[in-house]
Amino acid sequence: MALDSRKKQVLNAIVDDYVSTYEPVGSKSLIERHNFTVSSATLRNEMAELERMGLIEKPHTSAGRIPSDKGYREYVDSLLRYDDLSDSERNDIENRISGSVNDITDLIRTATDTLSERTGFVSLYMSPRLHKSFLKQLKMLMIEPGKALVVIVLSAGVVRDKVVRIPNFLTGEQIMQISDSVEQNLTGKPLDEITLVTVASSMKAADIPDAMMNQIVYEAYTAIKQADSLNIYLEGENKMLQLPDFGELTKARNLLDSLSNDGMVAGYVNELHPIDDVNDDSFMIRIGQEITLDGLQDCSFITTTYKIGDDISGNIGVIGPKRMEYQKVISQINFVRKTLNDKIKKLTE
Amino acid sequence: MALDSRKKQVLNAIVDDYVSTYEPVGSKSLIERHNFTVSSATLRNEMAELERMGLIEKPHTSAGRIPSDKGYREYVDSLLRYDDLSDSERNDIENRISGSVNDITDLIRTATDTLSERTGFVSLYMSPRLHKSFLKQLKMLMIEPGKALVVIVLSAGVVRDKVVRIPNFLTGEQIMQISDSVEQNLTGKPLDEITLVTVASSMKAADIPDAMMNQIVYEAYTAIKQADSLNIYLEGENKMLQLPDFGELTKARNLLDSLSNDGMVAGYVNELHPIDDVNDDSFMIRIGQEITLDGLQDCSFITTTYKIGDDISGNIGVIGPKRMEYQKVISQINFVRKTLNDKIKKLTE
DNA sequence: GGTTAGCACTCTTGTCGCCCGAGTGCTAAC
DNA sequence: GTTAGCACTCGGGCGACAAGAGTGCTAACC
Repeated sequence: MALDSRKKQVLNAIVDDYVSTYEPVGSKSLIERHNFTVSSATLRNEMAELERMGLIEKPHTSAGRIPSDKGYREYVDSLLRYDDLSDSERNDIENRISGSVNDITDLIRTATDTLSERTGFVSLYMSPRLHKSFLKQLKMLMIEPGKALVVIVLSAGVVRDKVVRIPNFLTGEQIMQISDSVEQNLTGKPLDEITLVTVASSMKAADIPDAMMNQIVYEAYTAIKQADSLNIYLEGENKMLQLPDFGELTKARNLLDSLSNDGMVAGYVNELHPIDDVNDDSFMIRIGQEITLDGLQDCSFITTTYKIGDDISGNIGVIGPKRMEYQKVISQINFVRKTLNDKIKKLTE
Repeated sequence: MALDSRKKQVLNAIVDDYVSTYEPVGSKSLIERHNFTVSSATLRNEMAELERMGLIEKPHTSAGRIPSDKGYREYVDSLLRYDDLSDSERNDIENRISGSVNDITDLIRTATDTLSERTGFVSLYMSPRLHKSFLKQLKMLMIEPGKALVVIVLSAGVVRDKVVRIPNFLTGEQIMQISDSVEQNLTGKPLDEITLVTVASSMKAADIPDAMMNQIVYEAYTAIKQADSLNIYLEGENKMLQLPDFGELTKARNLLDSLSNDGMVAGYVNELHPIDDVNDDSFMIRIGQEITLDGLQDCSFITTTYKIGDDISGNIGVIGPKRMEYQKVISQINFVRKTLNDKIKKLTE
């Protein structure tokens, strides 16, 4: 299992060549492209060994080798992750993200778009996990008889709203009154401590029949909970069609079909980042068969975490072909994450 | 130019066959599939004539004929548009759309999704053109110093909001005061009569320095105007990859690239429906080269109008391959539109 | 004059055989 | 342990060939 340094070198060279040429790499071309001090025959022996170890494989008998998923894994694990970007790259990213300054969601989306643009792959963000954020304001506005708008302002400046149904006979006055009492009692509470019961008890002030009250409680509750629902945003799906990796129509279809199932992808990314630790800045990398999500076995997931304040985090990352320049992509994500965190900090203080 | 009835019959038969088989249709197979009372040789003569008229063409010398764009056009124009759907189809559509009952936007989106699902093509809706709708409510909520949420309720129950920047020192009280005065003065006004000037004059009540005031006026104004911006929603892009029409990768790419340019498509659809007549229930059909939108020349656009109340309308429709069952698709759109209009009516009264 | 049978012609599609080149594994020598 | 050499394998490209579908045209028919 332990790779001696030459095997490592050979593996890395194979991955590098394959990534840049998309052609199985043979012993001879390996010699030509890299300064190996040994002959192609020796490399052939090494390659046979690497194949026996399951790190590379042949598409057919008389072809060169391509990395297996395990090979990519070995390669990726041996990377120095945080390659420096050039100044111009940094500037580009920073300028791009600085462009949108209003809303925190805009900011995250812009960062994600930047990522897709710069890598040429699909990028994604997960909406921030807000269960630890606390309620700052809650207003209910009467829109018309039977309908109200619930506006929720959370810590860190996240704003959500929802149109809800209310009993027909309620007046704007009464709604305001209810809304005020809820706000007064729930402000400062983290979302995950807000339950149907706490909402109900926060409302008991008004003099409205119980049955009606229950409806309002329920609507307000769902409006609040909806603010914490998990959303994913994907950008750049079409770009993947430009890649030779998805040059076969069936593969392209497969990929786009799988990606169009937002919910599944969101669930998977969520699983990848289970620990709710805002300061965890590790990268999650899943390659090919490692991905337990139907139809994306020709891809790699690379995701990491952004944060809002001290309690709230979400994820951002890239879905690309297995055959990607991992070092570069990781560096990009890393710098985008850093820039994004900075901008969020500036925006929320 | 005038087609005698047999030529018409031949053309229709060719289109029908080509649509269902995606193969150039020859004189012999035409005889086999349809009850022509003449021989294949006669049909060959007719077909030669149709080709001379530019209605059909040959991919190459020894192949059958396929309809040209002009041929499709002739075919479509001769259709009895509103084919009845089967009861089960109607029920399916109605149930699907009845499922979403809360928000008017949800309703329209569901109708659009239904359209894509049932046709297997891309469906779209344009957000309602709201310039004739009038302001029912406008509230500004202080979120934190320097930031407010503008909530706008329009006639027909459309709700929009936007986070805006405000001068830092303004208090919640002052914001409320401003918001109330604006609301009082602008309520009942159609959006297209609201200008920077009317907003400004509606606000003069409060005692705030002019320079500050200008900022608020501007922000409120853009929030209002943004409510009227033209949006498009596309659904089912990936489904197009299942069609043989886009079986070549370059075509598939082209299509998806073009469709991903939302703004262009929105602009085009908007051009197709220039007259702001809510009761106009005509269909706009654009086929192949008729489409003046880069990269969609293998497609057909079929769009029509839905309405909200007496003044507000938007568009809904389908983008599919030229080679589609026009009669069926048009019928589907027609019934979806009808169902949607009904549901909207119920929701808004 | 419109219609039809017949026929020569065209062009695509699929298949088969062939060769070339790149790459491999193995052996024997260094 | 390394290397040169060699026989072997396999995919891709190319041309030849046959089959099949369709056409246009001509000459005969009603």
